Amino acid sequence: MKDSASVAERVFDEGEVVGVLTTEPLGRLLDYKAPEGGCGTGDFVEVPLGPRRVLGVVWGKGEGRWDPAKVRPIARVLDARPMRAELRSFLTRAADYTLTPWPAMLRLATRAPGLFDPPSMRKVYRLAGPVPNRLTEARARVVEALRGWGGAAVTLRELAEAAGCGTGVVKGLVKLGVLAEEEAPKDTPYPPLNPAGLRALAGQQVAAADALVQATTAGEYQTFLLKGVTGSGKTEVYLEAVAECLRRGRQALVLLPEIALTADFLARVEARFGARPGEWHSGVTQTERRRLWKMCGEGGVELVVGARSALFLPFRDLGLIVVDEEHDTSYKQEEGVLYNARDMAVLRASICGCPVVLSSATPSLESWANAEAGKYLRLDLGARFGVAELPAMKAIDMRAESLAANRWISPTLARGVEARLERGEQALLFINRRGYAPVTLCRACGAQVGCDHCDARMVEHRFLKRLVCHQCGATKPVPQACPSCGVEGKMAAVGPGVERLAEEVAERFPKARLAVLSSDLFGSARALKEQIETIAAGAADIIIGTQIVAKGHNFPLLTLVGVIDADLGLQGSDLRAAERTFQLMRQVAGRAGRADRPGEAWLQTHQPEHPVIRAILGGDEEAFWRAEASERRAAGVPPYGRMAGIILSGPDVAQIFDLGGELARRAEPLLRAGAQVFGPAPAPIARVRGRHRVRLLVKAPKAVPLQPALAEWVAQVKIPANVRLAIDIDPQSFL
DNA sequence: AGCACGCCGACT
DNA sequence: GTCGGCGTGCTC
Repeated sequence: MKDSASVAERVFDEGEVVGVLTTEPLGRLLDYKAPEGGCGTGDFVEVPLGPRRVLGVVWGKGEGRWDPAKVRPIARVLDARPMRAELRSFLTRAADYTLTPWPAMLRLATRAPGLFDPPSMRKVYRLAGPVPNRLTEARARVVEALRGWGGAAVTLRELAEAAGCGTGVVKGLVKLGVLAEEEAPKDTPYPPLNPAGLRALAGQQVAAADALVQATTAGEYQTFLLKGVTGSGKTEVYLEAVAECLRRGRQALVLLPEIALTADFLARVEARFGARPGEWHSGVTQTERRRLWKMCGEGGVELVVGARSALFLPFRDLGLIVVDEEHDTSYKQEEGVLYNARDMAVLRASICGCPVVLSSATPSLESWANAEAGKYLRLDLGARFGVAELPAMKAIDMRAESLAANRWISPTLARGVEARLERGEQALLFINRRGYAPVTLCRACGAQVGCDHCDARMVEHRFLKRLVCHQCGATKPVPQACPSCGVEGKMAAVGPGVERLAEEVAERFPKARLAVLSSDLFGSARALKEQIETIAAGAADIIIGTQIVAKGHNFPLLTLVGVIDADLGLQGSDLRAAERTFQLMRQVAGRAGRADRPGEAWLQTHQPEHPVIRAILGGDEEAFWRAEASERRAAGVPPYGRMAGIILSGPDVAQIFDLGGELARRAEPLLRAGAQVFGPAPAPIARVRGRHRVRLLVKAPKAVPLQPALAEWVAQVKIPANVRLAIDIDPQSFL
């Protein structure tokens, strides 16, 4: 591993003025005097700010724009590896791209607790004395495991786990004097991974893996788009690149869209490399986060598997980034710092000088277009690995089906499910709506029940016996009398949700064992994961699921997927609706027949002639992408044009509309750059948590340097303290 | 973001 | 009289 510490960074002597980037929302570097003993660029420091002490990083020479008499000295240099130039450069470039203040970006990179604390200690074990020739089998395994660790000290639990024995065996060896027990800093290195051995790859997998391994060896920036249907072995392919990265002693990062995937994925990594990688997501404990953060900097972790924020870890020598399911919309952070982890991964890789692999069965149009344009190298995995082709797909034309009121399963689909039940196979019914019913309305006056704090409709959750706002999470009881006209007993649940579908299934197939997979029914990712495992093992006959079943779980007994409403998501004026529906349907369809049994996917639709439905059924993806691309090109929208959304939010509607109007009137800096402004208009959800929201949209040709123009434009208007202005570069939806 | 300062209403 | 509401401004 390259040692970054040996790369000379600028060192400042005591009293010299340095520029410090703090995590406080002051949008620029602050001047401080170097402390006693000096400091260097990248040092983590604690600095006085007003009456407080805050975290910062020495960014370089001071700007000298502050009254020298007022410049205070750095309080202390923290005991952590200095931030490397690569990460500093990534943070500032990411900040400038997303128009995020630098301090907010630094906060993302320092989200580990206890950076200020002295290292806490714990007991660790290492080989100490001579190893006797004769040892019990368990004791020999402990010694063997310890040798495999490469001399590092190990905790009791980890050692016992690695050796597959109880902790008593380890203690016994301490008594014998073979092992020594000692106090060591708590943040210990992660167990070493074993990259040796090549997995059996076949067909196109071999060529794809070769390309990735070669790029990893070369250690140069290159973006790959690894495309292959579900079950085509994308994971095996990129894990070979990870293996090569580890062999070269460099660190690898695999980003996953959400926690649900991690548990499943960690098991696969463990199977391939013999130990668990470092794990980074919202469910990881504070202690573990701190350990991982530190080990990233010290090289004590070889592979990190994590959610989007893992991108901001202080890797010592990052040699490969993988973005799995790169099309997933959860890579776009929609609150606070607005960034797209997929794009930022490409940026970080280009700064690190390492390859980045975007993996997907259904790539985003952006990535598809970048591959077409030759910016990304596309690697295709065609036929499924070890299994049959994609499931046979067909549309059920709902206009020709007769359905009773409040029934959503067509007779055709019901017959298909029946046939699976008779054969002892599984059927999955997919519906992309949580709760019982999406709308509660009064049959007397027609009023719908909305959220008191947002302009969103409330969704009935019978499981909770309440109405829930999916925007802000507020709940209230289902009203007996209409809140609008006061008539009693006329409130009606309208439309299907996953709970209501479960009710219908239970009535129709009373003997079938039913499992419902909806994200809000599980308290934790682990509970969800356990449920999925028992279902995959055959504990249910009919599975009802929302979005979460589209995330790559394997159900070997599953042979029929029924999509209850394939039209959802095709409607509306959201440009990405067609793309998202296409991806979702393909993925859900990909759930069927992953093992040796052929699967089928049936889509209930009112518009079987719609281009998206036809593209899904015909399996002609390239035709779909080309059609979608030409429409976007004609409209001058991403990825063939640039867009930014501006959201103003505040307690007073008139005030934020006035501000929006003022921005629209003073669009000169944007017009000069060649961009257009639309709005102000109420945001897609015009009120969230009691705050009104107004949206403006900026559209520009691809060549326009949008960020400087936006910055100049926004700076003209003074934003009052109670109003927030957020700029969303490359927004996901342009409603 | 915090945390001060500061200038007007309802209390002991 | 003064306790405390949160508007405005400052922090290297």
